[in-house]
Amino acid sequence: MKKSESTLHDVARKVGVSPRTVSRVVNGESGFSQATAERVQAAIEELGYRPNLLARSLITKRSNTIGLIGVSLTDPFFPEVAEGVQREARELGLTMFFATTNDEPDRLVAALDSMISRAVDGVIAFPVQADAGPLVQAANEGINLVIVHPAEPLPGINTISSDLAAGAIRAVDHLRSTGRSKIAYLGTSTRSPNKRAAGYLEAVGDEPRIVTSAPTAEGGLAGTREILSRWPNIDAIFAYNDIMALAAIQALEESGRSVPGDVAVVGFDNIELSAYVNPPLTTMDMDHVSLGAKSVRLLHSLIENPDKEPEHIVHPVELQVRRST
Amino acid sequence: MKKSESTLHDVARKVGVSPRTVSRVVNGESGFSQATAERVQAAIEELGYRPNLLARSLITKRSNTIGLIGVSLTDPFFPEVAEGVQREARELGLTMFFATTNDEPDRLVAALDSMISRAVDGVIAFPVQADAGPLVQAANEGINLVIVHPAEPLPGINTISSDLAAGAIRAVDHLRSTGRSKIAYLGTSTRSPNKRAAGYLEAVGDEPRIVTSAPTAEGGLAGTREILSRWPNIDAIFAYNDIMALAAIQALEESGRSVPGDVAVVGFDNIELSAYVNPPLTTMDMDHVSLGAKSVRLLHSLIENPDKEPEHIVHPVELQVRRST
DNA sequence: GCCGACTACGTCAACGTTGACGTAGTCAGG
DNA sequence: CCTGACTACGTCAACGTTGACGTAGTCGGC
Repeated sequence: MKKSESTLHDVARKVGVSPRTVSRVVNGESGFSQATAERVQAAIEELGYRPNLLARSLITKRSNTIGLIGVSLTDPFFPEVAEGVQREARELGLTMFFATTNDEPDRLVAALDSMISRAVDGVIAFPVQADAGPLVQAANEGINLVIVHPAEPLPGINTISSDLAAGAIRAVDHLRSTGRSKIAYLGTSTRSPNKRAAGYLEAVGDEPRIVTSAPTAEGGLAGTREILSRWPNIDAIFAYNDIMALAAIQALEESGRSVPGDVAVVGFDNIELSAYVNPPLTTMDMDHVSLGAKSVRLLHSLIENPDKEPEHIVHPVELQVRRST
Repeated sequence: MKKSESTLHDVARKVGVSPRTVSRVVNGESGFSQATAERVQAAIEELGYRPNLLARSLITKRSNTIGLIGVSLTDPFFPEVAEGVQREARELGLTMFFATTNDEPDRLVAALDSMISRAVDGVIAFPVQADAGPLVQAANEGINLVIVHPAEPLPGINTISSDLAAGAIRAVDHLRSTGRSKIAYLGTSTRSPNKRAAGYLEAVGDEPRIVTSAPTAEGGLAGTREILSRWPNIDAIFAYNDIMALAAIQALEESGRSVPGDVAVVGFDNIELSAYVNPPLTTMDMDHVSLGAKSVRLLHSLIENPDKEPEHIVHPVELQVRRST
């Protein structure tokens, strides 16, 4: 029962003009009378005509499409970034392709290939652990690319990074200002330079107390237990992310310590639920939604002006004080 | 420095064959010798040729593209569904368009139009509160469509629904089996028939205790306070979703009640964090990732066989017992 | 009453593919 | 040695648009 798709030709035939004239009306160009415009519009309504954007893109070399590549939507903060990307893309009239890689290099390459072959105007990527090589190569071949949170500096590529070191310093300073002095860092080991750890080290000054483990809830539980066995009298934990911080609170209470009575906890990310757990978590807010929106605006400016010099935007991180400190 | 995209013609010229032969090699058709295939492959590598999928789709009428339309990625469980959709789509060789609507009818229509104009092979939608009218109309025009969690039954449309009533009954039975008898339902008011409430009513038998409020953390706090003021001696709360359940725990502890000591709490959704809050939340697991995967498989079967009778798949809901009960 | 500018169209080719169909050459079988 | 089947290609048109360019008609000014 499929209504066969109608084309410019069908509309043109119905109205009695050439397809080119219908095209002009559809695209709001000039060169037609008010009267024909109205007849064309009526025919469009009646036939349920929709422009075929594939055909249009084939000739205009613009698809008004962008691609977003991330690791996984089961990560706690990527959905917020993606939502920001989606909202801003919509504002700019861009439709979005989406792919996740699970940090597998093959999937990154496949996703990128698929999007390029579909003539995206640009790509936003979060490669995280995976090798950014294919992305850099694509950018060198002329693909408009923005990398969010690159693992290492990429001078020739447009990037957006959150100011993690400043955030870590702010977090430690906050713990200090509430009278804590024995502050541990519940971190995670990465190949790349860890800016949170660097900020912690800079701010904590005296002897550092660092434990690393996986950036997951399980990792947070294990890491916290290790912290407690090595330094039983700490009075604060600064965690790599909110998930680990929430796990830390759980481990602390299991060990008979109260939060924030005995030990204060600060997270990093400000995922939505951090406001509603017990106690609500003090954390560093990265405003992921606007981070996503900002990356689309950067990509858009790149699309409009491809020869622009690469930018390296730093996105601020703000302290969100709640009851865990 | 953009390497100009090379086409079948470029490869063909380089090898000294016709574009049609290159096309045959690229698509793994028959009708070429091993020797030419190798020369073509070499030329493809050297030129960095990528097929232009827009041109291909324009003539084959297949884009190997699907669209996913949801409300918002800041909803707690939609990201998991989207991840499931993405993973299964990848397995089936489908690339995904993505859009969110924030429950605004205009945005639903715009997203759908954009995808159809880009020749998607099919669409998966979560309209939630918004009017499903435009979706139904698209389906009637021949767009392959799967609606996940439709607000009301749609006989002519392919749908996947979670078995919410059975889940609610299971939740109440579980509370009963742990010795609770005064069980309140912290619900939310919807225009559409609420299957969770229906299940609760069926299972609870005696006098129901129902309060409705917004399906958010704020709503959960307010609703729980109302429950406590109306029935101070309840011993269990069954919540509409995990967010409300977590808020309920918070409100209960603020009121001096312990969970699960004084009041047991059961949620609905099993969002990831429910396992890591304190106490970990007993909840109904909908396995959103596989729900998403299942919807892609249904859509795919529809694409392969568009004249198939509509299916109405019911996705099971399972009890996940943790420490809040 | 001729020129130039302007309006409102139309024509044609091209974007990069693939479907339909044609064909030269080879090879086995009778 | 002719026929028919098969292999390995090539040719042409079409998918639905838009860019480039052409043109008939109108109208104002001198």
